[in-house]
Amino acid sequence: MIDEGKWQKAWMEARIFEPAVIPGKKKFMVTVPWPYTNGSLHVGHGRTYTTGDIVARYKRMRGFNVLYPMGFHQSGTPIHAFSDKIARGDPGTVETYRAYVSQYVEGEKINEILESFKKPENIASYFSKATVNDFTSLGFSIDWRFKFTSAEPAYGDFVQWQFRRLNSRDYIKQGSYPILYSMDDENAVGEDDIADGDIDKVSVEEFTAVKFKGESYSIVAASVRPETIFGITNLWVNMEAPYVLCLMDDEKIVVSKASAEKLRRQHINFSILDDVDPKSLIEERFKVPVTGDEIMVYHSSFVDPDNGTGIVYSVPGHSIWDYVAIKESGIDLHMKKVISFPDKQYSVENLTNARGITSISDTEKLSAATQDLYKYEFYQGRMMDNCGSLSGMSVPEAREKIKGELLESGDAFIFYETSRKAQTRSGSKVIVAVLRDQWFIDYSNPEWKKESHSLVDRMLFVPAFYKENMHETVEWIRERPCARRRGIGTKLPFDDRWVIESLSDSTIYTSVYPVIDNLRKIREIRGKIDDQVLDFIFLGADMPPEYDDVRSISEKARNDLLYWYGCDLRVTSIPHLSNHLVFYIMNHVAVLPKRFEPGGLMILGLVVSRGAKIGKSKGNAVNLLQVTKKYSADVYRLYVATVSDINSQIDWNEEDLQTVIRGYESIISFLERYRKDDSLPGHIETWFESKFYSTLEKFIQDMDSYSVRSAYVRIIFDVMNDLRRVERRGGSVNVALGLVLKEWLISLSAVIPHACEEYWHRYISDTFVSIQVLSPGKDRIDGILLESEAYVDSVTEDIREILNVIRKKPSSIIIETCDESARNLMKLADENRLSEIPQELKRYIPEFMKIRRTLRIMNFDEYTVLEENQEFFSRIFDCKVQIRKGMLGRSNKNSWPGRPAIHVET
RNA sequence: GCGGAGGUUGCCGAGCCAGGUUAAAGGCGACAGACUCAAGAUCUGUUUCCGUAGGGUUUCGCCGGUUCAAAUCCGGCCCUCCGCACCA
Repeated sequence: MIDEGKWQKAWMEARIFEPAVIPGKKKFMVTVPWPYTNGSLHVGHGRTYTTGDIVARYKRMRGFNVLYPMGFHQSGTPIHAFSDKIARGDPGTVETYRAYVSQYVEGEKINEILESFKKPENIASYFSKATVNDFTSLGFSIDWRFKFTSAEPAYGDFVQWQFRRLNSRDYIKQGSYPILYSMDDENAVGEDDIADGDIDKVSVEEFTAVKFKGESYSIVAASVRPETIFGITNLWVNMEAPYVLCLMDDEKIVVSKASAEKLRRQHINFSILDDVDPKSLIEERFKVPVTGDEIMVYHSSFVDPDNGTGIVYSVPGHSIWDYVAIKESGIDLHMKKVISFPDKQYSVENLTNARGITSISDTEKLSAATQDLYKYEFYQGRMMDNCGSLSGMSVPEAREKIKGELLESGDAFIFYETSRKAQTRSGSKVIVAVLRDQWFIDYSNPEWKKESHSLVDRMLFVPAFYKENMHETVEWIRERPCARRRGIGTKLPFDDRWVIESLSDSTIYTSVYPVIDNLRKIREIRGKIDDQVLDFIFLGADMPPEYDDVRSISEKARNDLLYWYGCDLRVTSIPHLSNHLVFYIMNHVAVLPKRFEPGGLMILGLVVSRGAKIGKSKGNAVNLLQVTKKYSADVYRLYVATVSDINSQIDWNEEDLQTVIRGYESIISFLERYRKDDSLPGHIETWFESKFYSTLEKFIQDMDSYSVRSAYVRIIFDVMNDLRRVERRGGSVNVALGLVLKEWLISLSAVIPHACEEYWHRYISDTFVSIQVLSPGKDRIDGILLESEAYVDSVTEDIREILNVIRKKPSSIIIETCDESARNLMKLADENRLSEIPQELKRYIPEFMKIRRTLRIMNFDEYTVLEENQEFFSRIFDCKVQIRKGMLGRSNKNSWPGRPAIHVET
């Protein structure tokens, strides 16, 4: 067992991962997303960080000056939310955190720490420290000198500077915006706050709320299908439910009481005046906008007062609910059809019959049928001639048009509803509220998009198809709310009631790594970091004389930044694509000069566990530190590197892990058994050397294009198989391994650094393998040697196949190589000079043509090679083996180039 | 629906961009053998079907096309997965 901790300590003490700025030396900066510090990490998280470390270590062995920095994300609301829950004593949360903490401490100490978690900043700082420990245990080659968090003041100054820059380019906007909102808490809610919010997502839906004018007030029905307004026959209310009269912008309207509570939070001038007796609604007539039809109101129990406005306008021609409700209550009404479509199966009548729907209580069937009908009409439907200005339009067109017209004329307003009924985890109802003064970053600016596209074109994407994907994302992105009313983070510089939202504050933070220590010093001297200083460091602007007290520090920062930044590779995962990564790209374009632009993105696939998405609630979140402790860091790293391609999903499971462990043990066993042996290498050892360097060449090619898996499968498993071949061929593994051991250890060290360090020190030298540079050794590849081994293989296979067919044990085998005349015949045939073949050989042409494609003239003497391997053949086939020079026509089997005749005697 | 990825031999998973050397890498599983008192581990071989001579045969979601030649190129269809926003 390798003492991994020993090497981690040794690396730390020797400070080998803390590179100096060396002007002229090519550098490589690799980053991964900084972890959010609300808990300990599971095996899923580890993939990205480990891959980042493998890249960092690989680039080091290729001679780059490598910077792999790390920080911690602390801003946002989840840490707050968890802290609140712990303070409230929420059993689930307390249990989760007890489990986290008990990995690091024992006994009474756990309770003490849990107690401290009632303050959010303690959670953040505790898990920042814990994660440093986890990462160290994984053998990551992180330069911890540049660690910082998104909540610290020096970084906050930078974020504010960044926002002022964005604002100066007019990319910051303010406006109204619908958000999910807790009624009891009177506060915005995120996915984490909603019960089952991670499993069943809640989104905001936009309804068109249409006003139907009556005598003294309007009645409001909200619909997602405003184009059906021409087919309205009546209105529905639920007599069991409470309705209220409200005042909205000096206009009296009636909606359900539940709905009024929502509207109150969506409109400024809105107040509830009085209760309304549903009976009075039924007695009155209302006017449909646009058509001017007078319609009646009826009762139906299917109307949900807590959905929409609690009033439904009825379009029986195109709505199954309405159709069934009318039939069931026996109301005598004329159905109006306003949308035509080709397949009559989709008429409400046929759908209702076909699905056996008889009553409005068949809610499941009704919902399913409704969904099918809406979808079908939306894509296939056209507005009929009775639809005024909408006539002849497709449904989507008509919908947009009528919605615009109704809003314009004041006959309708937008009403927001949640996509499903939802509650917060503490049980408060979740509705949609409209924030009036929400701050946005406006990513829709066409110039900005254009520059961003061009940056995307310049960047490297691994896998490549994500480049196309990123172009799409840049096109698609619009305004993004960038501030919230609560949470940890930096205050918005132009409105300090707002905290910058946690993804918006972390878009170009990677540029801060190289300078964070100097930013802290500047802040210490001046109390804050002014824009003039940041302009100097990040933009190269002149700095006024009043900043002379920090000039030399700022110059140092500027120099470090110029050397290290842009980030050559950022390793992340798929979920970041449509948020963090597009912000990362666009904010670089907007804020920083071109010389600091990012070089590339490596986007990893998801990690699932035992076939399911990893989730706390699913109980399949395997803790990363536990895995490291139970198996070893090297085993986990090997798992990440070899179990799956970077773009494919990894399924964490015990079976695959066992395979990886066996692979790891094989490597260790080869390295453990090794004893230095300087004997002169024989044929097979020389072959091995040649094969190794050819493998190493492919390894480098693969790694340079970030095909980590195939690179390491090669350099591990191919090399081990070749070593076994050396053994099988009677060669010396020690001699063979000795020829390549240095380069093998260096190349392996990116994935299993601890083991490599151990054997490097044992067999090679007391330097660190982790910072050695690889020597490819093209001159050590002997192509002919490789070819001749492959030839021996193919002869072996042929013999084996024959033996398989005859199913008898051979008493002797004779292998006959071809003669000059066979070679000659082949040469002439290859050059299309068949007619020049000597007369006496012509009778062999048919046989030759038949097997021609399996033949090849070798670059070596077949006889000599076979002769050298005579003993080997004899051993594996356990019989006498003779090598002879054959002659065309001498026996019933002919020898051809690359395909000696094989005679088996039993 | 929009955008992206994909459907390969018992399973997982390469190959497909640059068509032929592909019955199709590698791993797992299964079977046989070696080692062992035994089990495990390890090693060797087999793993579409047929075959007493290195051969033949049928296969890469479905249908069709291009080509001397297609898992690979083109068209259509069916199916699966991921993202679609204010959430880290």
